[in-house]
Amino acid sequence: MNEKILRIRHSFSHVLALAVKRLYKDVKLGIGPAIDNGFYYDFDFAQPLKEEELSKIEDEMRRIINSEQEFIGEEWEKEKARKYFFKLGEKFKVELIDDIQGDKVGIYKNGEFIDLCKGPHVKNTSELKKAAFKLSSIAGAYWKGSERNPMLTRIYGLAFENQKKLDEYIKFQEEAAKRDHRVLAKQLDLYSVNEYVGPGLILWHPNGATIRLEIENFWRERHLASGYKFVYTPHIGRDNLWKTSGHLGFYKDAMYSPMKIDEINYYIKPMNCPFHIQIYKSKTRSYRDLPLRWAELGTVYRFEKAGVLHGLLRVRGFTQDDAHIICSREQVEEEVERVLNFSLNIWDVFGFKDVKAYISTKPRDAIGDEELWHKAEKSLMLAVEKENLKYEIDEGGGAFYGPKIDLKIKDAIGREWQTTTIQFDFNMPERFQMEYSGSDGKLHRPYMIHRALLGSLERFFGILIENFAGAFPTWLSPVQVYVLNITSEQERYAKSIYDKLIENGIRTEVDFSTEPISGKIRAATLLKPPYILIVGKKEMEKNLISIKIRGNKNIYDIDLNDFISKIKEEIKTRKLTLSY
RNA sequence: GCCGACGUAGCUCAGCGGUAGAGCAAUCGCCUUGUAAGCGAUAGGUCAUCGGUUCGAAUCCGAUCGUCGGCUCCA
Repeated sequence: MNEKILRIRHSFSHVLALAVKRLYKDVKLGIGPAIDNGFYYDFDFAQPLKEEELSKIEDEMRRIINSEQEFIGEEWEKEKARKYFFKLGEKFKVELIDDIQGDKVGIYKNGEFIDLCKGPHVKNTSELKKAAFKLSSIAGAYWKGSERNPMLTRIYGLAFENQKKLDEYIKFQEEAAKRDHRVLAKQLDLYSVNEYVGPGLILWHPNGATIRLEIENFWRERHLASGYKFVYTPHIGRDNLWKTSGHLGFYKDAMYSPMKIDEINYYIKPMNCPFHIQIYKSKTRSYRDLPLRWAELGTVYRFEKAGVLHGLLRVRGFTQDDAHIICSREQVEEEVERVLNFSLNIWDVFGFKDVKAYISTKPRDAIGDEELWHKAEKSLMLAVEKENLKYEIDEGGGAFYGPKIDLKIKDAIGREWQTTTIQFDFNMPERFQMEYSGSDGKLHRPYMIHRALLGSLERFFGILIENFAGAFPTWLSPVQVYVLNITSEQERYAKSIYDKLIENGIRTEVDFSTEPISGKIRAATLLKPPYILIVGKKEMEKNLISIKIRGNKNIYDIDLNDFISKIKEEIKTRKLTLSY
């Protein structure tokens, strides 16, 4: 965000605060910063605010802007500011002042409104006249972002330099809404969630399952080629396992209630790690066995709070493309580098070229000694640099049990998604006393790296739907070819084409209905298959086909065998673009 | 979990105190068609659930469940 728009947005938030102050006498103020698409301000209302009241507030904001108020920045003695806001009963402002270091605080005035603020602002509200804004929504937001604090009412506004930019933004949002995986899932019959089954639990319909199967096949193929081995583990485990792993201590809130069998509590797994570790511990391991790379499409269940569920992106039951790499100290760097490289190769196949890394380092309340962390962090940095990835470092942002790399990928319309995570775990090897005999004849504790590349199949599927806007590359398309006959005279011919495609392993549907061809094309097109084959009298006489290619290009008089060999090649090589 | 909005046919939505509606989809006819919607008919609903107010509730009120936009959290 550049300085100019920052000033504009931040000034809007003060105008909003003043408008609300004028309209609601006993309201108290939280904070009101500029954000990526505009601004917000947090309020403590005596009465709940209704959405329909926003237009009234907008009107008042326009009046304020048109009255050409000057923004005046001042520095006050902290004590003076404290007294001023205390007298007004602005308890949140007082709290902020108390948090500020030093003995001076920034103050901005516009009209009768005085706010604690560092700025920057425009010089005069008249500068906001040519800018465009719109109050967009009301939301609850915890004071200082903590669940333990009271919830304030946040009013969000969109704000841009001019109307054109605001319109562009709104248009972009509409474009994004069209790609919404929850909407496309209905249209393309991909998956559903169902009140009977339960919120956050995904039913994969045949079309969605087809895509998942293709992803899984690809995933397995690549893992085998990268030196991984596969394991399968149960869905539930006894309480002692989760006690040792520590999950019953720090993760219990996210776990489903136990079921009692023979007086022992069994828990549904929220993670796969403890099971993989038990496989490791099933025999004595030698340094010669390392590194071990064990992967599993492990289905886990986590009790996510009701308010956070979101389509495929946040669910309660999901399948992680999980793997654990267990290696020696000497192998750490190479293993991290391998995982990162492997991950980037996978993203490439799905067409995600713009990848950014985020490295999180040791937090204050970490376990594991300094040397362990240092070695791990260094290996993460080296790997990222070797791959020439753009990266940011989140200092102290790691989990208590180890540092990590997260990858974010950019989709077709520029949105970022968090996917791959590569995490060191110093906790589990310790808790489960994992060991191997080294060449020195002594027992050593291995390093354990936990990683998920796609994240979860559910979330990844959601990202894929939005990225391709439902128009999947051929290898992933649930229906790769739609065959349409123009009149019933070509029914047998169309059937013979359908049969041949099916024999060749191409996912094909055929529509024999006697609707006009334009109607059949429309119906088929809505399902977004890469290819629609159309056969009428002319094609049948010549024993050829016509093809309508997704994106609306038509080609005529094609030999079916040529088409089949081309599409098979396209599928086999997992091409992202269509062959014609 | 918290704040706000919303739940009417498979889907998209109208109706908002006085006997449940439309379009699409489905089914059955007719039509035999040349690149994004041919015509007609039929069927489909305890208006999320439970309770209250009322002579009368899809409509007003309350609770519960679910969905959506945020907050917190997160693969």
